[in-house]
Amino acid sequence: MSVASPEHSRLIRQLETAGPLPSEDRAALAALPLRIRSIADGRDILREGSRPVESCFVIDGVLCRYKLMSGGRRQILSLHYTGDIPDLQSLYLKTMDHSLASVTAARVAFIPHEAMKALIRARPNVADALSRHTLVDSSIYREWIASIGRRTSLERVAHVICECFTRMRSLGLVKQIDFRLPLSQAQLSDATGLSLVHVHRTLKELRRLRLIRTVAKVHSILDWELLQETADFDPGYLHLRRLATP
Amino acid sequence: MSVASPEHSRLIRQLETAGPLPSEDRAALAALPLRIRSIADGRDILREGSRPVESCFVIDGVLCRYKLMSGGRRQILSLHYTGDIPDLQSLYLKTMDHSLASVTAARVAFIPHEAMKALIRARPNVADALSRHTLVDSSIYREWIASIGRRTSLERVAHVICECFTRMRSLGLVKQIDFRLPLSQAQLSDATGLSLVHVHRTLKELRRLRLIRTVAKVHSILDWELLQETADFDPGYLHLRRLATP
DNA sequence: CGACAATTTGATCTGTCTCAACTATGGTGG
DNA sequence: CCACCATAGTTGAGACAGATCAAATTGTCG
Repeated sequence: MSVASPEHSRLIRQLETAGPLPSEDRAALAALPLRIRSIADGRDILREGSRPVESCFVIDGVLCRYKLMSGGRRQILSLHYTGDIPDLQSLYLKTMDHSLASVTAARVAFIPHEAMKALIRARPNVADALSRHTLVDSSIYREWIASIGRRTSLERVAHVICECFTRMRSLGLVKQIDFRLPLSQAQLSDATGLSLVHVHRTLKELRRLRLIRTVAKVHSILDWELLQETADFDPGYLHLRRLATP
Repeated sequence: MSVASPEHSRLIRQLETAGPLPSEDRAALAALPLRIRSIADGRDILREGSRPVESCFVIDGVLCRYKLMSGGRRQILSLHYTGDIPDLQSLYLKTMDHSLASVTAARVAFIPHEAMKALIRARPNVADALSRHTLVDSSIYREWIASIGRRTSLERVAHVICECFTRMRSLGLVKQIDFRLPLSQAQLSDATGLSLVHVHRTLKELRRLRLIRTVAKVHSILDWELLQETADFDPGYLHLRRLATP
């Protein structure tokens, strides 16, 4: 009986979102060779156009996918927390169509594509769990498209806060009391498709409405029910197994 | 040696985007039980909240995923053409977090989840091809997020036209001459996150710029190079094998 | 302390939305 | 066969959400 390292455990926990895996599958995951890297905040991990030979998952911290567009415009495409596998796609699509970067300081584990492929062939349950993970990722993309396409700035900013809080809480990373939004206003603007200035004003409005409170850049949620309502937030799209109540 | 039906062929062709499959895999696909349905335009196929027991793929016509939001707002999340498998996700995520509908009149083939699961377990190459397909789907979501988040209305509308044309052309469904955009202005507005009125004005502007021409609702592309430039369109994100030149 | 990054604020501008018609177009039933 | 109706497209006027520009303030870290 091998015991999984703390790093492997983050991955295993992620893949068990839909239900526990048999011990042989857990053992196979625990045996995965990892290259672990610590990364400062705001650093690129993979660039658009590159051709990675490893996949990675998040041990600690927050990552984001983003695209750089003509005229220096930038759009954040997704946020990734402990256990997420943000570039599984490089296994099947050789060239990166976007970049991957750290939002906060982070630790990331890299797994050679060969090892991932072998695992997928050998362990169908793990393959299923990876498929499920990819599909939840897609579901979050859909919600972001809807959010950016049709929600007002107030709803959009509130929605990102709700999503971030819900995901971090489901990982046991926050209590409601001390929730710290890991995004700067500039990052929030790139995630919501708004201008930096307008994000600031929107946060101010959320404060005025007594939905959030901000002390020294640490945002706390003052009224979780009303914040969700304001954001038009329904956590169904996250497909979380257990939705802990705060 | 069994010969695949025309319907099965659409699926097989899709899964061979990245390269041909061994004949045993093709045979397994050709043996898949299909329930085929003809659907008029603008009909719902699956609704948010439902729990499908089949997956489906497009034989002919165009489908879309969409979400209905508070206040009657609607956002189209993706478009699907011949060979696409728009609800593979229902295999792994029980409850639909969005709806699926026809954009044009369409024919759709339904495959029981059981048959899909058995196929994935039995045929690793097919499983890989399905994974790849799902990941291309994700890649398109990313481009839409970037488009809706950061592009101007002119770029956005032009971008949808470019994407639609490129995808239909790669399927051999159009020649440049007679390209007919399969979306009404209302659908275009739901896909781009713009208002109907503004989409109309944007199309007018594209016409004024001599990028497209519209005769009896049929849009032709007048200047493909300049249209792509205007749209900030780079087809890389579609991960198409062969990019036919018009 | 100095310097750089992040936040804050004010003023102004504009892209896009909303509202409210009107006009083709095509299909349907009397 | 035509009158009618629904659907899709067209147009104008005015309002407003959010962008842009410019500058000040605060925080942070070597």
